[in-house]
Amino acid sequence: MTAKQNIPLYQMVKQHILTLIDSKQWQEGERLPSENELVAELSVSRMTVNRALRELVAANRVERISGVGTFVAQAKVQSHPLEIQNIAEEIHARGHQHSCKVEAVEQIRASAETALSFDLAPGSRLFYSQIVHYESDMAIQVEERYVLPQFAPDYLQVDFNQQTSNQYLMGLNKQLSQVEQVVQAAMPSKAIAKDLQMDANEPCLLLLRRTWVEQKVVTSSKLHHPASRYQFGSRYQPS
Amino acid sequence: MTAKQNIPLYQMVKQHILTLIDSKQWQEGERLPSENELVAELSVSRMTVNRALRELVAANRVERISGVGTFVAQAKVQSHPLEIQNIAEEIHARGHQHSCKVEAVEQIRASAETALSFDLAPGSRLFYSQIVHYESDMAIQVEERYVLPQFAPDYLQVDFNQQTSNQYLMGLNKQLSQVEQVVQAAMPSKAIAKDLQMDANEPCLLLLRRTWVEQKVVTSSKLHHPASRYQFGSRYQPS
DNA sequence: CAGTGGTCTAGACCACGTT
DNA sequence: ACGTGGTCTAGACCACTGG
Repeated sequence: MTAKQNIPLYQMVKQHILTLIDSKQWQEGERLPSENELVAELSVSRMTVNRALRELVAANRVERISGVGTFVAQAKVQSHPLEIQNIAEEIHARGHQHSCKVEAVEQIRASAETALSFDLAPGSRLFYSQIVHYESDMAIQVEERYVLPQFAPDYLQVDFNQQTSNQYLMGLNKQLSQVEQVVQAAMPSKAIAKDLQMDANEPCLLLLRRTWVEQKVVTSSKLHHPASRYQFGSRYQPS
Repeated sequence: MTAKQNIPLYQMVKQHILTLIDSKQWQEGERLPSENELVAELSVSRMTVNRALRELVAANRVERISGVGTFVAQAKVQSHPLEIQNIAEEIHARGHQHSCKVEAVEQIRASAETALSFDLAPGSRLFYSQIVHYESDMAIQVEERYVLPQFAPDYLQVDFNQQTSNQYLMGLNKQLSQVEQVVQAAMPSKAIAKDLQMDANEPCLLLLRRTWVEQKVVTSSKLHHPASRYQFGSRYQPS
């Protein structure tokens, strides 16, 4: 475990273990090496191995039993209900036509609120896009997205009529360390209400999503949906 | 920080900090003492303080900026729809007091809409309960629930001040075959707005949940939350 | 520059389950 | 008795921020 960049050691330990699990070299339910064995094998301290394993427990990839050992967790029971991929696919899956209108793609300076969500200083440079999505000519989502420039340097040159911003960002194939999703209800601003052709007194359903690489927030988006035309749903079989 | 039971030190550090946040002695956005200050103050090692603070970040209670400091996070009640079993536990987990007011527990005849959601004939007999839940005296949820009588014959006799309706229904230990959850935004009716002490023009965040046994819908609930005091959220590590 | 958080180490003691 | 994970310490070096 000596190949070092700026990546923390415990991250590398996690990656190492995940690689072995994902490649099936360590099967479901199988016992992992003990902390002390990993210490010897990877030449790191036990605290570092311990942290890596604790985070893998939190991520539901391994289970630990005190006095017994560490085991590969059962594969995903249920995918996250709010695992919204990209709006275009979703619309096509319903057999409808997707189209969109790009209202802005530009470099901006972070407002106080935006800066806070990125843990950056106000005034920092960010990329910003605002796109309205239509399902068979009915406005269904306004997508506001902020992107850290070093995460996607060519963001401003992308043609978002060819692919959605989400598709483009996923295509970069960077390893996200964390995803946060929040669902809220709120009254729309006048501009949003107009974009979505909403009735007066109709609320919005909001999905706020942030993604991290390492310790840094790399994207932050706010998806506005008209309450009368959109909802989040899931249906599944409980275990 | 010497009062020890079998409780880990980092847990006590977390509790200590949460107590000060919840009692408003440390306000939202306010800066916490640095790690070194906490080390001196609580007589524990820095690794222990660090672990406590890292877990508070994961729990969304504080935010940290490297080179700057640690700050009390904005408080917004938040939960993950899939994980919610009962509202009382959720509130207790946040260290707050749960109370409720039972507004109705009765047998009713299904309206056209309710009948549809159960796939029954309009006018069928169903049990119905309406309960307002409070988090530290702040109204946070109106729970409307319809129950198929043969699923829970004694539903009308349960004391919902003793246990949540959800707790009671789970306690029946029937094997659910399916669960459906839908999230919507909507303006509240006047009655709901009054129960939740909501401002005019404030929308509701709705969670609709239906459960099945075999091929039959056995419960259908509608949970109303004030948009300004409640949101659904999740933060996780993608693997 | 001094202060902050982020990480890492090499020890240590403990409670627990298995042998 | 032994190995396991769970916790804790007292140091240390680093990158970053602020004045």
